[in-house]
Amino acid sequence: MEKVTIKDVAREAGVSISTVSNALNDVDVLNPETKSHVLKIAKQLNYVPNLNGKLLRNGKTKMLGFFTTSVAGPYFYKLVESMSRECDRLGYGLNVFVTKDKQVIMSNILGRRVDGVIIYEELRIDEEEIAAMVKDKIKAVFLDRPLKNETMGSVIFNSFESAYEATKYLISLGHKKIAYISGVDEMYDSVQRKEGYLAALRQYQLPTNEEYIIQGYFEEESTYNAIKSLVHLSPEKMPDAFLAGNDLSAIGCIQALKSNGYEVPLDISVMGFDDIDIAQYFSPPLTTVRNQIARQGILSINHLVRMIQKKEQGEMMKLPGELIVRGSTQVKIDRY
Amino acid sequence: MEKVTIKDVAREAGVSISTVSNALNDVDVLNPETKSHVLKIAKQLNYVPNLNGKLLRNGKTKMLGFFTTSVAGPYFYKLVESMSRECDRLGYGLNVFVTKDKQVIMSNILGRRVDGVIIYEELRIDEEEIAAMVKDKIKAVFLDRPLKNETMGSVIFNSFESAYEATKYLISLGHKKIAYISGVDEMYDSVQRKEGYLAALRQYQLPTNEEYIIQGYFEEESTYNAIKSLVHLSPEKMPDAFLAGNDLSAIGCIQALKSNGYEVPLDISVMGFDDIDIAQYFSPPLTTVRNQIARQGILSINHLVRMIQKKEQGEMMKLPGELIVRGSTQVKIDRY
DNA sequence: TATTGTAATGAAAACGTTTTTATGTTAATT
DNA sequence: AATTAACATAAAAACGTTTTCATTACAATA
Repeated sequence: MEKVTIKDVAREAGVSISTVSNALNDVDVLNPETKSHVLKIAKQLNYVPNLNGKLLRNGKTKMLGFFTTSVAGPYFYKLVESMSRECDRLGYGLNVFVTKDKQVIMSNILGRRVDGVIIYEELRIDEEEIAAMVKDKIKAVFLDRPLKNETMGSVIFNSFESAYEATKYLISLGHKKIAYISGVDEMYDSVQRKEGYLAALRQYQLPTNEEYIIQGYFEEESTYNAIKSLVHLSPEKMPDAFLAGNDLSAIGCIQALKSNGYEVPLDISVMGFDDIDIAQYFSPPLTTVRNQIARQGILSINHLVRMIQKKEQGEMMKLPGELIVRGSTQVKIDRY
Repeated sequence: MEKVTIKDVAREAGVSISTVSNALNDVDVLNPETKSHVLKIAKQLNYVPNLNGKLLRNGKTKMLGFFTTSVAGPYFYKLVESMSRECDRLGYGLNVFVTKDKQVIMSNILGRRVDGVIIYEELRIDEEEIAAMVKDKIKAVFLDRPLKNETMGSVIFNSFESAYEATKYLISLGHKKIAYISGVDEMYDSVQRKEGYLAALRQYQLPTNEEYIIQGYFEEESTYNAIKSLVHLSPEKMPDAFLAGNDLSAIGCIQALKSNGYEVPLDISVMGFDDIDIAQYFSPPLTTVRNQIARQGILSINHLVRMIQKKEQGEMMKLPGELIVRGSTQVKIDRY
């Protein structure tokens, strides 16, 4: 019972290979009796078509590739899960490649192992490579990187707007000295958030202050250290609110403040970004902006499949954030 | 520049297809000059071999499949990440299938889309199916399900021992009325943990009490409700320590206790299982048992690849847990 | 010089499908 | 009765590789 092929089924059923193929693929040119007979035999022999043969023949793999530098962390598992489910629903398989090696991507794409790809921003495919991919008509959707052309689209978060709204919220609480804890300057999202923050300050005629833009690198520890070195400011210069580039940063910030005798949110409000699982359990529970990660996953797969099947053009989609108010922010109290 | 095949390279280089193939695959029967010429042309044309052709020909896909019901939660992302990296290192791709449909698995395995599979316990492949897979010489590694035969191995956690040690630790703190919050009775891990707990009680001649085994279903909310209905016990019957089947259960338990005026760990110690990310941020930070998830991922891939390449037999590997002491447990204080 | 050996390359088969085209029956039309 | 239509099935080509086997050219040997 090594491996049973379509040939075996044909022989056993006493028909030709093409008849078996037609029976299995529901091409209705067959006598119903023949068809059901073939199907019965196929089941009897436990026949399962060899995908490589199938795919070689019709050039499609029914596989999508997801290329990313990591799948660690709450962002990714929500993303992977939603993409995976959507693939399932649409009859595709999802191939997850965790790699920093762009070569891997290219050989997989060009080797036709996948029909299309989702690429996470951090891989930083450069313009030249993108042009080459377009020329080869490779279908791709980029996450967290704005892009749109013949064969490629993107699904990104409206980080500018989200940061703008978050800052506006802090201002509405009465805060005036609002600091921003920045992420990684090479990442689109990070930059957008900073811009949104600055725009809100300008809008409400609050001064923007270089000292109030702190490098936190999206990490708890870096932020902790950065805030620690800030804490020596004289009280009147100390920010009364922090907008962190992500939740981990917010956590690091709060811990640094706590360890220096500040109470959050009593003395200082702190906001995060992302609404990771930890956010609601942290003490105080984090006020944050939630991104629709699952939606990003679903939309990206959907868009990719539409490009593949319906030859649609690439589009750029922006998803709005959602303000989640919890316990790490409160109305500004003047303690004089 | 549609798709360039080996034929195009051959034509362009003025040699035969087989020569191109030999050049590309480093079969050294060729005149070095021919070889380098062919290689140059191939690069020039941007040739990338079509994997389907390749794989159809030699029957291997260099792909492993991971089949699971979910990738959500901290357990899975650690697992997927470690597996993915290990695959990368060994020159395999990892195909993640999130599905409850066993049919999907079978057709992918039997359709030779993957060379071997990692299967997460929850899919509950039954004995009969396993026998069929063995007969077809399908290489598989099961996670969290003990198994070992010709072509299949498993990597599991030593949950019995872990629970035994955890319980022993609670006993060492002076607790005598220790309750266990059980998970899902159909899962191997869950059962093992309960058995370990019971074994420790017996070992130290503490009574085992049916009332002290609570159904928490590995969920925060279920546990919360279960504990709520327990809380009416008279003080002398109330447990002085809880061992929860996982961290989420521990969190639900603590929240239920808190909301009824108990202080953790002052009045009651609570332990979890798994050491999820939230554990260290929760208040109080959770004492728990950490499983070596990444190690499980790496070992499983390794074992699978060895079975595929070296025709090794299946093995069963057990990974020990690690006690992480934090703030949700303390020495028993008698308040009389 | 005629034979054999060696090195390099090419031709063709095979992997397992799907699909196009051909073939053979039987029924319907003239 | 002779042609055509319709239907059912079979044969063969194609997808892009790798690999086995055959061919060629030339050098080495007898």
